[in-house]
Amino acid sequence: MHLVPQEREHWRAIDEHTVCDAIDAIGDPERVHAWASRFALLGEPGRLALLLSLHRAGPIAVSDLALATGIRDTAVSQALRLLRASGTVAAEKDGRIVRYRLVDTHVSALLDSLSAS
Amino acid sequence: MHLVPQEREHWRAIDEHTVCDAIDAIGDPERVHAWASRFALLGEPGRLALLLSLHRAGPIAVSDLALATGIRDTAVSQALRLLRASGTVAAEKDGRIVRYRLVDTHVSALLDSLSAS
DNA sequence: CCAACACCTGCATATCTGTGCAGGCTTGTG
DNA sequence: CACAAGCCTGCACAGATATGCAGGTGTTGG
Repeated sequence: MHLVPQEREHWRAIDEHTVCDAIDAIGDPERVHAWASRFALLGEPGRLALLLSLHRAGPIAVSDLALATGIRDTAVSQALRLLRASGTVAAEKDGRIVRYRLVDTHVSALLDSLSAS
Repeated sequence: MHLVPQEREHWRAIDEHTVCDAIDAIGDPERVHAWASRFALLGEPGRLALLLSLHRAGPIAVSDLALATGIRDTAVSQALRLLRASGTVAAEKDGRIVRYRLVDTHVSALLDSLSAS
């Protein structure tokens, strides 16, 4: 689609039409990167378990997450730090307890995909 | 209130009910691991671009994938090896050309989530 | 047969990332 | 006040991984 003449010379495509479709499918590289980051967060079993817990069990304390997942509390903290930095979860402090909740609607929707299977 | 044996002592949950919900949400650890693997495959910008291309541009040759994504052909091959090993894509040989296509329906469904945003 | 092409592989490397440990901070409790 | 609970951080280390390079296989065309 967005072909510049110059580039087309380097282009020795086997099926030019297919390549154009592929380029269209990729679209904005920034968007791809953003989604890749999201998927990467879900791409580790421990974090995925944490997110599933957060998704269903509403606001939940850090130590309870550690209990439910079997992950050590320091590892949970590290994971939550990532999720916080990426805007996936939010923290609410209540005394010495900190409860986390899921705030990224895209991630929430992805987690719903798991319920089916 | 009588004390329940040992187990309950390890269970120092802040909100026991929430913990049970969280455990239910996690469900089968194997299933979590399987999905985490899937998400991990989508969690790298290059592979995500490849998968988006495969998703929309049907069966497509390796060199065309390299063209569309801007990734060197050897890197594309390496990525496709992973995707092949995980059963995400399949290869069809046609002379000296090998065309790949997306075969994992779960991944396909996930990629549709990208079209919306 | 030879050369170009499409693709794959092994290896070495640099980078990333998850984890455990030790310790610190804040808040509630005796 | 002293202590414990809940949570967080920095650091060091091990494991995973993406990438480039060099070279290999198999196919097509002259």
